[in-house]
Amino acid sequence: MFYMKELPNEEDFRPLVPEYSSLDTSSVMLFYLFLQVGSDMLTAFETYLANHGVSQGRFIVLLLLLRSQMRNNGSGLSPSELARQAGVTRATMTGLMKGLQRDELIERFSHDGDRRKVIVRLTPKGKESLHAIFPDYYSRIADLMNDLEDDERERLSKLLHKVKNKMNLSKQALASGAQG
Amino acid sequence: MFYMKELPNEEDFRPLVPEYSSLDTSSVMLFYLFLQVGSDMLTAFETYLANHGVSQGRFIVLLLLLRSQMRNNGSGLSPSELARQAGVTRATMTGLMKGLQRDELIERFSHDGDRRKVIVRLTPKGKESLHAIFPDYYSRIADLMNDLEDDERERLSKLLHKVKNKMNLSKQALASGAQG
DNA sequence: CCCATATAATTAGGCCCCATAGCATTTATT
DNA sequence: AATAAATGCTATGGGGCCTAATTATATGGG
Repeated sequence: MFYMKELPNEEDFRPLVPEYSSLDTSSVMLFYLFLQVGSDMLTAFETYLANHGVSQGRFIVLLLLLRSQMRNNGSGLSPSELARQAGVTRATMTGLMKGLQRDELIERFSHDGDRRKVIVRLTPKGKESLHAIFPDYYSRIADLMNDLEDDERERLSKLLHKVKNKMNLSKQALASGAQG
Repeated sequence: MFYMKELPNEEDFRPLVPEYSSLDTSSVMLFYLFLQVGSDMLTAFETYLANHGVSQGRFIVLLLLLRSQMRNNGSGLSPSELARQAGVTRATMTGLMKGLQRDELIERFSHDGDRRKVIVRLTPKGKESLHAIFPDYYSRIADLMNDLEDDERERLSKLLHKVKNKMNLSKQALASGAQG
C-alpha cells in the first residue's frame, strides 16, 4: 500500500526542479495527496472489514455476487466472470473462492449446459454476512462524505472522472515498458 | 487491491435504499469512484515501477532516504524512523531493507552514539536508480494531471484535504470494532 | 468423425507486502 | 541497581497476486 506519512512539500522538490524538466511540482504533490487519501481510506475500510471477518477481496466477491443475484434473480456468476469483474486472474479467484466456500459464504454448482463451467452463488450465510455489514458500512461511508456539500460532491465526482478518463486513455502507455 | 471493473450504479442500490436508512447512494458511489481511480493509479504506477525493478514499498523507502539526505546533508535515517515515516512496522522495514541491501541500493551503518541504532543510506547505485526513474516518472504524473486546469487542481486539492481531515478525525472510529 | 484450438477451473509454486510475537541488546528512568 | 523503554531482528503466518502446467470440456474445420 502506498503510504508516506509526511507528504513531500514544495521545498523537497525545489532542488530537483532545475534537474528535471518534466517535473511539475503541483502535479506531483496532487498525485501524492490523492494516493495518500485513497490509501488511508482503503486501509481504514480494510481494517473495518477485517473486524467483520472478511478481507477486501472477499467483500468484493460477495458484493459482485449479490449484485448479480439482484439483477438476474439469483442466477449467479462463473469464476471466470467474477475474475474479470474483479480485475484478477482466474487462479486468484479460485483461491478466493476456496476460502469463501470453506467459510460457507458461497456455493459452487456445476453449469447445466457447459460442464466446464461452475456457477457461484451466495449462501444464506453469505447473504447474511453482507447484510450484517451493510448498515454500519454505509453509515461510515456517509459519515466520511458528510462534510461535502452536494455541489462539492458533484465537483469531486467530475474531477475524478476526468482523471479516470485520462488514465484509461494513457493506461497502456503508463503501465508499459521502462522506457516512456 | 480494491477493484471493481464496473462500478455499481444507481439501480443497483435502489432495492437496498428502503432497507438501509444509513445508505446514502451518492456517498457510496463517490466513495467507490474514488477508490477505483486511486487503485487504478496505484496499480499503473506499481506496474511502471516494477518495470524499473522496484516495488512501491521499495520506492518509498528510497524516496524517504533521498529526501532525508537532501534535507540533512546525507545523514541518513534509522530503520525505526523509516518505518514510522512509511507507516509500517519495524519488522516490515527490516524485511524491505534486507532486499534493498541485497540489491545494493542501500547501506546500513551502525550509529556512533547509540549502539542500538542503525543508519541507513542510499548507495550511489540507489541514488542512480532513483535518478534513472525520475524523468519518466515525473513526466507520466504531469501527463496524468495535464487535463486539469490550475483552478481544477486547486479545487481537487481542497476537496482531498477535506476528506483527509474528515478521515483523520474519525480514523479511530472508522477502523475500530465491528460494532459502529 | 477427428483433431486442433480455445475455454474453464484448478493446482503448484513463488513473490511481495504486512502483521504479531518474541528476543537480545542497549539506553533511559527512577 | 532495577525496571522500563527503545531498537533491530527473526520466526511465523496470512492475504493477495502472479505464471505455468494440468485436466476437462467445447467447438469448428477438414
